[in-house]
Amino acid sequence: MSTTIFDVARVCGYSKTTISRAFASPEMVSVETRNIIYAAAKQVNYTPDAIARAMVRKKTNNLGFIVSDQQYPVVLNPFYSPVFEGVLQVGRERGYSVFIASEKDIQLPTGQVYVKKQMDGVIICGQTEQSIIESFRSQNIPVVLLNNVFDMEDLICITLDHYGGTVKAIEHLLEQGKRDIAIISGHFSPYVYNERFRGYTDTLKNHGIPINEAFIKTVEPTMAEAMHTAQQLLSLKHRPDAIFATNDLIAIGAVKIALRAHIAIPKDIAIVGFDDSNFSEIIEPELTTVRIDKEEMGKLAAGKLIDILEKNSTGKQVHVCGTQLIIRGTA
Amino acid sequence: MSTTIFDVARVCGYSKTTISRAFASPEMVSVETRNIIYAAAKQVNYTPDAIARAMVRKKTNNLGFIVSDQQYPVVLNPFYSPVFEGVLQVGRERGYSVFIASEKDIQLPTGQVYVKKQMDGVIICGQTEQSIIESFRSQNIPVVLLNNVFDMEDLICITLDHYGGTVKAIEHLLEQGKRDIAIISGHFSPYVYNERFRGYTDTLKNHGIPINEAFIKTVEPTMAEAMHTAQQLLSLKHRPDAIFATNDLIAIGAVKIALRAHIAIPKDIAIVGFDDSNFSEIIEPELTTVRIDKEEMGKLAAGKLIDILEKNSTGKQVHVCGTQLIIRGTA
DNA sequence: CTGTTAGCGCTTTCAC
DNA sequence: GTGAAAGCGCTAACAG
Repeated sequence: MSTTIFDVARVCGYSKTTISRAFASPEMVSVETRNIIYAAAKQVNYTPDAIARAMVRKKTNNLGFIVSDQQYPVVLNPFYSPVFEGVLQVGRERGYSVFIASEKDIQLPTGQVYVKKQMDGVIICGQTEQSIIESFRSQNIPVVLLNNVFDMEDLICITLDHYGGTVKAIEHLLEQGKRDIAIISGHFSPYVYNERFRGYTDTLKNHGIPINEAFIKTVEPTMAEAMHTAQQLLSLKHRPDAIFATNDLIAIGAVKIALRAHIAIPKDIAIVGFDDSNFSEIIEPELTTVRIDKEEMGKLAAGKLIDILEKNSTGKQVHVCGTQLIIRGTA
Repeated sequence: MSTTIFDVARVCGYSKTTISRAFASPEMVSVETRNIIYAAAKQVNYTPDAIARAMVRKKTNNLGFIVSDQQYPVVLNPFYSPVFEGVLQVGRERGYSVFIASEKDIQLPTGQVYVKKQMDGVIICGQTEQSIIESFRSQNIPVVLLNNVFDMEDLICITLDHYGGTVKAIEHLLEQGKRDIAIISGHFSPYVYNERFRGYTDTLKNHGIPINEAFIKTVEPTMAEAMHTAQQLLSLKHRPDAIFATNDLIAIGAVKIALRAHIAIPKDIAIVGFDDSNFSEIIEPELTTVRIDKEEMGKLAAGKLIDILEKNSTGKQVHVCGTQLIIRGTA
C-alpha cells in the first residue's frame, strides 16, 4: 500500500483538497500551511501519484519518440541517438518524460496504433506511413515528423537540407580537381534518397560533367555491403577518383577498402560522407563529411510538439535544418 | 473528448464490464459478443485508456531505464545503446514499454526521487548512490542495478567480468611477446576501475613482470585525453610495446596516435581495448578488444526486473556476464 | 457468460 | 485560504 494524499491529510489535519493544491498549485496555499503539509508528506513518505493526476487532467506529460524498426540497431543508431538526446533535453526543461519505442511497439495485433494514451504527443522519425500519423491524430495525439516529409494538413515536419548538403560535398570534390565522382547511396526512405541523389546529378550536370552509370551504386547501409561495393568501384578498369557516400558508415567502408588497397586518400581517391556521426572522427584519416546538427533537430522537434500541446499552435510547417561541410582528412 | 468504454456500450448494448473484458481478458467473453464489441469499438474509434487502466490495476507496464548523467552523450553511448536495445526487446516481448531518463530527470528539486509512479520498476545503469535505490524502493519500485554492484538486501545486480576480461587481454599481449605493457584507465566508477586495474596488475605479477609506474595512466574517457596520454606514453624514452585501454574509445585514441607517428601496429605497439563497441570495427586496423554482450546484459536486466514484478521473485543476486577476447588487427 | 456496484488517487468546480 | 463533493475511465469482486 503506497501512501496517498489521504494519509497526509490525516497526519496534518488539512483536507485532501489543500494537500493536492500544496503540490499542484502551491501559490494557492499559504506558506505556513504548505510547510506543515510538506513536513507531513515527508513523514509518511508521500509522493503525488502521476497516474491519478494524469487521469483527471487528461495529460500525462509524456512524449513518445518513435523510430521505425526498419533498421538495426532498432532505435539507437549514430543518427538518432543525438536526436534523441536533444528531445530528452527540451523534454526535461519543459517537464516532459519520454518514451522510446519502435513502430512495432505501438501497433495492436490488428495493425491499429495503440498509443495507450500514455503519451500526449509523439515524434515520429524517418520512414513511416500516413495511416500511422492519422491513427495517432484520430486519438488526439499530435505528431511531429522528423527526417521525413509528408504533405498533410497541419503537419509539422523537421527535415534537413539533403539536397544542399550533397551539393556542397560534390562541389568540394570538384574544387579538388576530381572529375570521376562515384556515389554510393544508402537505401533510405525515398524522400532522403531522392534528394541526395538529385544533389549529386544536378551538381555534376551544372558543371558539364556527364553522369557515368557505372559510378552509381545503391546499397543497404551496412559496413559489409559498403565495403563490397567500394571494392567493385575501385576495381573498375577506369576507377573513380572520388566517392560520395550518403552516410558516414558507407563512406568509412570505402575508406577501409582504399586503405587496405593502399590507394592514397585523398590523393588518388577522395571520400566524403554524410551525417558527421560519431564514427567520422574514429577512422584515420578522419572523414570529410556533411554535418547536420542532429541534437538541434531533436530539440526543434520536441519544442514544436510541446508548443502544439500547450499553446494549441497549429499550422503546417516544414523546418529545413542546414548542413555544413566538415573538411577533414579524406577529401 | 475521446471515446470511452461507455460510448462502445451505448452502441452495442453490452455493459461496460463486458466491453472491458473483451479487451482486457477476451477469453471471458463469447466469441460472438466479442466481435460485436470490436465492431462497435471500431465504429466509434475506441481504444482502451491505459491511464485509467493503470489507475485501477496499480500497474503501468512501464519500465524505467535510468542512466547517470555523468557522461555525454547523456543516455545514449556506445556502451548503453545496445544494452537499451536488449531492454526494449524483452520489454516488447513481455508487454512493457520503457522510459528512458537520466538521473537528473527523476529528482525533485528537493533531491528526492520522483518516480511519478509511472514506472513499475527501473533499471539503473552505472554510477549511482544507495540512497537513490532506497528512494525507489520506498515507493515500491523494484530496481535492478546494471554495470555496478552494491551490497544491498535483495538487490539484483547485472555486472560483467571486468577482472577476467582484463586478464585475457593482458595474457594475450604477453603471449605475443610483449613485456612493457602500459595501461590507460578510463575514469569510470570505482568498482569498474578497480576490477580492471586489478586484472592488469595481477596478471603482470603472476608472470613475474614488475609494474612500471610510468606505464600507468588514468584519463577521462574522451578521445582528446586518450590521444594526449597515448602521445605521452609513446614519447617515453623507454616506450611501452603494448597498451591496454579500459575502453574502446581510449584504445582508438592510442591507435590514431600510433598511426600518425608511423609506429607499426601491432608489431611495435600492440593495442587492446575493452567493450567491443561499434567503434571497434570502424578504425583500420580494426581493434582487438574484450567483448561483452551488452544486448544480453540488457535482456537479462529487463527479464529479472519483470520477474520481480510478476512473480514477486526476490533474493539478492549478482549476475556476472562473461567476456570474450576478440582478436582483430591491433594486437 | 454477462451485469451491478464500488472504488483506484487525484483535481476541480463550487461553496464558505 | 480552505473544504465538500463529484467524477476522470476503467477493472474487480460478487452476483446472477
